[in-house]
Amino acid sequence: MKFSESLIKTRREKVKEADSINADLLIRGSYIDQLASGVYTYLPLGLKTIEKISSVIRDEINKIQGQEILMPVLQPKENWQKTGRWETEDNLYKFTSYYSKTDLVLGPTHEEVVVPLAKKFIFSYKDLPKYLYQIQNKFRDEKRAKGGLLRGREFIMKDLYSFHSSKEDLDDYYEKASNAYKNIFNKVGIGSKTYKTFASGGSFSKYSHEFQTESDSGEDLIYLCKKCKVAVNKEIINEQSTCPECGNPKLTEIKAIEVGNIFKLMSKFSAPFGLTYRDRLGEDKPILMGCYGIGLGRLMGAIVEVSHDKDGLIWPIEIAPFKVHLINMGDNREVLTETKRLYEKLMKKKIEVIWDDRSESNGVKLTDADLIGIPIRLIISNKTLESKAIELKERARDNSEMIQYDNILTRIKEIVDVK
RNA sequence: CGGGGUGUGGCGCAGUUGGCUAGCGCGCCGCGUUUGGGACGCGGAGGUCGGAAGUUCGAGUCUUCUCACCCCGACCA
Repeated sequence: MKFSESLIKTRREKVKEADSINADLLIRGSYIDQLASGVYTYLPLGLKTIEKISSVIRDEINKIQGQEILMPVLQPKENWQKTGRWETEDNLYKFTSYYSKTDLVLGPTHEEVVVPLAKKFIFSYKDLPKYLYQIQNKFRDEKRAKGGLLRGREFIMKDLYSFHSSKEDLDDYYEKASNAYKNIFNKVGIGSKTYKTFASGGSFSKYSHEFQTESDSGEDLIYLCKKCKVAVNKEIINEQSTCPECGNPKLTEIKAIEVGNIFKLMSKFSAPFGLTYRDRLGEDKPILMGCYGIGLGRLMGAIVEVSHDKDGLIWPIEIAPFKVHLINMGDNREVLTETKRLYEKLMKKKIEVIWDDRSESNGVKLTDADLIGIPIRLIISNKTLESKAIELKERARDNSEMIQYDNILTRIKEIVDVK
């Protein structure tokens, strides 16, 4: 991608509406644009990043046998009445069809869709277990949107629903999902600051678990056991005031962002819809369910909160919109020729590269590169031409290195693979 | 949903006690000079002041209503 052809216009000044680091940096870097309170457009850079995150999530969920589907955003009122949430949920976007006068909900979650769906496909113990997930926009009429991507009214979410014939099977899968979540958060670069956290489990199971990423912009207070790297949400700290793993009574209070949540639903949603299966003896038994959510935009925001410096974003290589940010310094013929040659070489090798081919001053290009936060910066200038080398600097490091032309691909691959 | 704040070219802002063609910086367009950390000169374009109603000889400045955004709380992936 050439910078000059992209939809990137960085901003110099702080964004007035931005109430958080992620909102400020993502807007200034042309990753997102705010349309309304808590409602954002993903621009090319932002969408690429979201797609990288999606891909990490898909890989891990597919590994635990998740099957991807795509359910409707429009959901009929009747299903929500059946579970009682038409009345109890206060952040549903409800509206009435102009023509048919039918009442509808913009989906904030999909139990009301996936359970009736499962009824059409799951009849027998032979059909179980099943794991269905989707990545889709959700809508919640939040009283107050805040924190940039951390709490929106429309947001992208991965929601996985599991269906089981027994509590043991559900328990087993719940652990698998928990491990998949750990892998996901490791891969997107926030593993070391993300803690499995015991949270309220509602009426059907004692606890649910959240994955909480330590950050001052977090809305949640959690109590962390530094030995086990496990935490307890403030909402249950009275009933669980020691580390659930080792009993350690010395927990540290930290602020955190909830990037994921896993929940044993048991028969909470299967019951109202009469979702059952026939067992070996010919008896009808309730199907037990789990649900497992990750907000992708929130995750992206959390990554920014964790990984940035005063100059801008610092993307972990796995989810960066590009691997390489190529800059020609100056635009004399030799520099341009050599930069173009390198650009094409990288493209040919399928290394995702953005070339800042603008005739901006060097200062502007360097500052923008820092802001946008691509992991590997390559520079070609008169200086580098003299030594027949390319300057390589990693966004996350302070020092740069000079790489001979023939070694550049190898060096890039080293950096990409190590991470 | 309660309390508070802010709306002025694309972005960030200034605009005295109401007063004449609404300013500034950045960005944008043209020409030229520049190029290792947000270059410079010259010349341009662009706003009717969130919206509506009102007070007044006169409103960006005052009043009322309204919309939007932001903050603080209570609730939540």
